[in-house]
Amino acid sequence: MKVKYHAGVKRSYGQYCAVARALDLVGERWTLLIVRELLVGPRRYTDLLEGLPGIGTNLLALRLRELEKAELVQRRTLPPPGVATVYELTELGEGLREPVLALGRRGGRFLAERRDRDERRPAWYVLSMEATFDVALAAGGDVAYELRVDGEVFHVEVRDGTASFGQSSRRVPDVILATDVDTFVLALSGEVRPGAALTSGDLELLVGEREQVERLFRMFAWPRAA
Amino acid sequence: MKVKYHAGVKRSYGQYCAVARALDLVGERWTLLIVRELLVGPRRYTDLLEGLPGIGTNLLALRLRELEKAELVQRRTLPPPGVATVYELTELGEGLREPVLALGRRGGRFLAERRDRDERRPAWYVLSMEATFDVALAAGGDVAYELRVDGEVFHVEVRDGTASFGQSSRRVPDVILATDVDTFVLALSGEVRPGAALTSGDLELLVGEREQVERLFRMFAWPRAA
DNA sequence: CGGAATCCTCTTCGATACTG
DNA sequence: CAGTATCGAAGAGGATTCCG
Repeated sequence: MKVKYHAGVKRSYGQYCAVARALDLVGERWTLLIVRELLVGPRRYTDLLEGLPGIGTNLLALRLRELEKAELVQRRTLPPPGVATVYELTELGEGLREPVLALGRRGGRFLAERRDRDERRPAWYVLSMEATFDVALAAGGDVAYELRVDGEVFHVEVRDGTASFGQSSRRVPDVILATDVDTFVLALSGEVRPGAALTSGDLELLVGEREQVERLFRMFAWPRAA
Repeated sequence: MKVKYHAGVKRSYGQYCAVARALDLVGERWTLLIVRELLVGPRRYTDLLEGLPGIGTNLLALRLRELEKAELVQRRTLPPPGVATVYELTELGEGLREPVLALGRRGGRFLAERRDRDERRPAWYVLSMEATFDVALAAGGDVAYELRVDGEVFHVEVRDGTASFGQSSRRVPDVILATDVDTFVLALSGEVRPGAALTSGDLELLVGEREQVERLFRMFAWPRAA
């Protein structure tokens, strides 16, 4: 006698193990990538669709419901003006930052293989900066950066040997940098030197010194494959 | 028209993002749990089946092939006596240790909810010890432990503020401890005090001092939920 | 236009049976 | 012991439609 799976009974590994339990919640297809998007900041439904090329709208809706039920994500209605519903991580969901960054640190080893069809989104590389931040190179600095990549704006503050990231910022930036996603990737991966990109115009320095830009890309450089 | 399962190009998220790339390789169902098993030590095919209750044998075989192709896992044929093929992590696969442990650290929050049907395996909790190791409590110590849990043997060496784990060891243990998986879990989670378990006989101290046992379970205690 | 629900097809999973 | 083969069930992907 087969028991029919009715909607709502979630599949589980059925193991009393912390790793398996975590994967029960976030191990399904797309789920950790949704979390990745939300680690950069709150997002509207259509922002998520945009940031997750290939996901079906039905699947996104389903995953968001599951994440809400697991209390990893909550939806919030922004007050007017600009009324909108956004999804954001709960405190519990924030706890996934370290695992996701750790996964990204390893995954970087596989980015050497470029594939032409691959999508790129500025936010992914801002998150990579968080993963590859090199504390040793940040010592003594105190700089607020504003990055404008393909029109999207991000703020990075390096201070007291720590880096903080966000899309809004109270602080007036010391450095404002504008570029496109291609140049951004090449500068982080070390394939293009920031100085050269500034000269060619691929990187535009609106506020600040060239030297601060070079320092930025040194602090957040992707580790070179061996 | 039916096509054998070679023809299918592997599904990919198609994103030039380190997290997505990592999930292309290890994001499918069961894959990270296979890695979890191998993080404790090399395993034979049937060991893996045993340690992954619920996996289908076809799926295990398929996943191992994928992991081999991705060069995260390799198979090795042990020399006689005891001829057998084992699977083990490559150096690249070893790189998944941090992400898996990080996931487990978070997943621990969800273990408060006990479910009766959940399987338990000693190795999972030895891996949890690696995830929850508290450096501050290990300072100054130099102790080699042998843990025998439901007949499986593990070695833990705490030295110079670091802990190393394995199933074989060159060093003669200072402490030998035997128990069953239930007691092991309860002692790690803090629900049973090691002293009480020693008294009741659930925990057997074959070599060493009671005080070393209490120290062990303090160093590797699961963080208490808030 | 944002935020989904529905329908349909295709792929993957899970369980069992079978083999060198 | 170490896997293949098979097949029904569940999940994913895509297009379309619906609602406020």
